[in-house]
Amino acid sequence: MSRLNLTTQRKAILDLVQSCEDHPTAAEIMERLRMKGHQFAYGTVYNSLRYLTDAGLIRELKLGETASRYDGRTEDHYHIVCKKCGRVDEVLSAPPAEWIREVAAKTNYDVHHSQVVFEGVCYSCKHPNA
Amino acid sequence: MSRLNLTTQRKAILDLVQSCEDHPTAAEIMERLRMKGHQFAYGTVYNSLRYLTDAGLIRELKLGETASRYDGRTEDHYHIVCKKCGRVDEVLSAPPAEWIREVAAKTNYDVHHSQVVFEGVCYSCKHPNA
DNA sequence: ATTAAATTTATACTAAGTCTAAATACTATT
DNA sequence: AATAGTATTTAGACTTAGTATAAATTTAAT
Ligand SMILES: [Mn+2]
Ligand SMILES: [Mn+2]
Ligand SMILES: [Zn+2]
Ligand SMILES: [Zn+2]
Repeated sequence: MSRLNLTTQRKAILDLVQSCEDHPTAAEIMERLRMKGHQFAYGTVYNSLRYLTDAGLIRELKLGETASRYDGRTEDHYHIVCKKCGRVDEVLSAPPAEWIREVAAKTNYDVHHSQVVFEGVCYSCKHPNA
Repeated sequence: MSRLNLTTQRKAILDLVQSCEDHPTAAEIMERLRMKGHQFAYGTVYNSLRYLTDAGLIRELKLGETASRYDGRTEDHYHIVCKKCGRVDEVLSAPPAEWIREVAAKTNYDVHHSQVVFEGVCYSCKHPNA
C-alpha cells in the first residue's frame, strides 16, 4: 500500500514493456534494454518486473512455457499460442459469465479469476504459401 | 508410434498417479514412491512421467506454479486453484463451444486445445469454522 | 550536512528439470 | 544357452529461470 516509486530502471522497463507489440520474456526484455543502451543488473530487471506487476502496471503471463512473459496490456484478456511457430496472440473475448457461474456453483469456490491459454495453429502457419 | 513398453518403474509410477486423489508434483510422486518402498532414480521418475504423458496415460498440468503437476484423469477437464490453501480441484464443465468458435474466428487460429486455470477461494477457506 | 530508508548491483544460491555416459535389463537370433 | 543389439535405468553433471544476500549507491527526511 506504499506509493508508487518509479526509479530510472523501473521507468525504462515499464516503457519498454508497454512499447512491445509482443509478449517478451525477462531475458528478451534484458536483451532489448541492452540494445537501447541500458545496462541494468540482472536482478534489477527481475525485481522491477515484479514491482511493476504488483503495482498493476504490467502483467505477468504464465503460458506453460519455461519462462514467464510480460504484457503491457493490463485489461483482462487471454492468449493463444501457435504450436508451430510459438507466436502468442491476444484473445480479447472473455469466457461467458454463465460458464463461470456454473463452475463456481459446481466447485463451491468463489471464482476470482481465470487464466486461459489456447493452443492451435496460427494463420501464417496454416497457409505456408507467401 | 512405437508400442507401449511399461517397465516396472513406469508401471509403478502409472499406478501411483492413477491412485491419487490429488494432483501431485514430480517431487511429491518421488516421495510417495519412496513411502511405498520404491527407490527409483530421480531422472527415471522424470523420464517415466514424460513417457506416460506422451503415451496419453496421464496428463501433465501446468498451473502457473513453479512445478508441473500430474493427473491420472485423462479425459478433458480443467482445474481451479485455491489461492488461500493451494488445493487444486477438478472443473468438469467445458468451455462453451460457441466461445471457442468465436475465439477461432477472431484470431484466425485453428484452435486445438485450451488450458483453463481458475483461481479463487475454496469452500473450506471461505468457512474457516470447522 | 547527517542520518535513515529504499534501491541497485554483483554474486551466490535454489528449484525444476534435462542431458550424458556407463551399467543393467530386455529381445531376437543363432 | 550364448551372443549381439536395443531399450531402459542409474548417478551425477549440467542448464535455465528465478530468488536471496550483503555491500554500495541513490533518494528522501531531519
Ligand atoms: Mn496480451
Ligand atoms: Mn484433474
Ligand atoms: Zn504459427
Ligand atoms: Zn482453500
